[in-house]
Amino acid sequence: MPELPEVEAVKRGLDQSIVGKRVTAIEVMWSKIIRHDDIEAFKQSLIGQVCQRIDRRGKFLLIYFDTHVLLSHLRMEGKYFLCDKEQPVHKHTHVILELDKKEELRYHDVRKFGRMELLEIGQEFQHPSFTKLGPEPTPATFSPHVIKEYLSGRTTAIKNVLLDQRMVAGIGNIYADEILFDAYVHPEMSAAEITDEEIQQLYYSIISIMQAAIKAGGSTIRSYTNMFGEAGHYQAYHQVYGKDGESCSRCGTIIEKTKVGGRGTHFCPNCQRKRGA
DNA sequence: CAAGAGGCCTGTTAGC
DNA sequence: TGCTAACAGGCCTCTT
Repeated sequence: MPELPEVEAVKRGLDQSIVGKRVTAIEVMWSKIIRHDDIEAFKQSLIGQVCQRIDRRGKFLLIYFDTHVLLSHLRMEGKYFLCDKEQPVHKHTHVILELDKKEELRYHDVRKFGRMELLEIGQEFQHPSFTKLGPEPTPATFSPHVIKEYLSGRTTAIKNVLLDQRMVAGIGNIYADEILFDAYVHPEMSAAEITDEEIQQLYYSIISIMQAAIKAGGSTIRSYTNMFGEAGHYQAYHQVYGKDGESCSRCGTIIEKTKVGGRGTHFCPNCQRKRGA
């Protein structure tokens, strides 16, 4: 399930494989992937344009063409593949961009959750997806102060805060669990209870885990691979996600699984305690 | 405004 | 074995 590190790996794959190439035709097999009512108008706006560069913001990909930018969110299982035209089309391929009449960029998405939207360049950061998006989890853009401000007045579980893209962009369910374990914070702790020391630790854990995961090419759980069919490697470093029933690497206690905000949540009941427990 | 629930999807797994 | 139900979950929309 692509979170920021996996989307960054996809971005790098697109950098290498489609920049400089011209869209010569478009095929849309599942129209709900495209967030426009008029699919024909979408196609006509994009056909003929050359890909100039790829960017990423949070979990969004921004694929820049001459006059427009294609905003792409992979959600759970979206993937891009570059193929020769002759290769058979997989049943879960929903959008095809033909490139220079010989190759195809194919968007593949088993669960059809992913979305694409075409915007005029310059409009992208006025888009509702971006106006409320929090900073990237890097030292240049993010700080403990951002966390402190965001926690103020909130009572929801700290895990829900990490998943809230308005505070910081790019964290999904896997990395939220890994960050909370790294920071010794219980996922159900109320935002209002978090101390300044815990804010510092959460900040450090967010930065370091996201950077380490990017460096490892993301995590491969079930199905994620990058454009070249390569798996990420960060799952080898997972301490709690998918480890329920196994021993904690720090203290040996059995990792538990529960639900927080409707999402599967893994934690060490000894290392991550609720206050007073 | 905050926060929770429902919907979108289908392959995999659990349970009878 | 073969069926159904639960589960996986990011984001948007609606409701409270």
